[in-house]
Amino acid sequence: METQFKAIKRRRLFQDVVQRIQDLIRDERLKPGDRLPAERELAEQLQVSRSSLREAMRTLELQELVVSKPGAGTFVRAEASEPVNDALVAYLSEGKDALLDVFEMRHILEPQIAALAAERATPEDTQRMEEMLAAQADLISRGETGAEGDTAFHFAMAEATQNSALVKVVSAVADILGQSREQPLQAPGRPQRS
Amino acid sequence: METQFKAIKRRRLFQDVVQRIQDLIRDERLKPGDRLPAERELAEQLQVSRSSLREAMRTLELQELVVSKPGAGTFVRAEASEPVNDALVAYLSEGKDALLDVFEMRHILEPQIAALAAERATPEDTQRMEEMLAAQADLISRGETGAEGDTAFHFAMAEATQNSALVKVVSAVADILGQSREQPLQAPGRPQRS
DNA sequence: GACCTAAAATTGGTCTGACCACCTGGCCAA
DNA sequence: TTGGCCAGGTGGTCAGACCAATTTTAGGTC
Repeated sequence: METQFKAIKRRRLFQDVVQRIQDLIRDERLKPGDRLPAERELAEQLQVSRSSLREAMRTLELQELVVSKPGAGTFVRAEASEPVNDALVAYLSEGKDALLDVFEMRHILEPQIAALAAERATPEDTQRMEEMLAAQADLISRGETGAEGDTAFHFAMAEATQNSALVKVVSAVADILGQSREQPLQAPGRPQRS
Repeated sequence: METQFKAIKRRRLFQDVVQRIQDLIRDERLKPGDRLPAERELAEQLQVSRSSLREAMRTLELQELVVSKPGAGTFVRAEASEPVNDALVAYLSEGKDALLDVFEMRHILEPQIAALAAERATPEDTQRMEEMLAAQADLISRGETGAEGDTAFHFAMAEATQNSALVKVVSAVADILGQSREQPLQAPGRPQRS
């Protein structure tokens, strides 16, 4: 009765394999289009059975990280950094009033992000944002909507917070709103604010 | 000669199995909490090998439709939450300090969501949240961490805002933080706050 | 009968080895 | 050069086995 029951981490083997390969892809040691070693070979390299390796492959395939082709091999999918973002975008976009909701979420995040950014921004961040604002003002004075610049500015602010989660969400929000801008006309008079 | 000579659809066995079980769950012939037949039995019923069945199970599990427990069985999951949520969770979880960043994001969202929720909550929402708080306080007074309740409360608040985007993000954040809680021990003294 | 404990049965997790269908590339004959 | 053929590699599937966790059952005690 010494060790506290230890936080039993019920981890299945294939999950480790998934992690391992995910990391390889994320670290770009495996690039899009690359062919993975054959299942038999990879299984031996990782010291697991082919069964476990295949269950891992199903997972990776469902995550759209790889694709298996009978007789040919398993390949890293042709998309690296932003694919998941697409999923996020799609996810946040679905449903009724999604666009309004996303807009509202941005509205909620905006001031908080600004506060965090002000606190953490490096001099470079600050300068970059100031430049963007200036360019922005210039554009708007000429009658442009300044939508792209606005989006970029928000993104820059998010980056200045040095919070990866915020960057991801803001990036998705920006995509969604940017996308929507290309469709319907925007009511005039909205620029000039942020 | 532009005929597309058919786009051959290569269908793997386990995909049929996935489809089959998905349908059963969708048609409510399998309800949340139900236990699926044992793998060996189900494999025979469907006339496939256990390997194929298990690859199907991994897929269903990744879609959060079922959950397998060693020695016990495989069960239909309650609330077939959006599969895409998984992608969001994975996306927000990746990277260095992701956990801290996610935690911080929640911290940022929290007050704003509370404000919005207070503004829009229906009487039912309010009552539900009050009940949760009471139950929560009760638990904490007994020495529980109250982590699950806390998460549930945040989720309820997000729902009260009637903003689908916020619900999705909060849900993902809750998943990530909840997941992380299962790993390391939590330092005592942290409950009692929110 | 209620209750506790230990053996037995059940179940998911993993491994091994095999066979099939398909794709690729090289060889060879027309 | 062209087309067909064949061997080797690869993913897809199968069958059977063992392990570890869990549930169920059977005894035995009070």
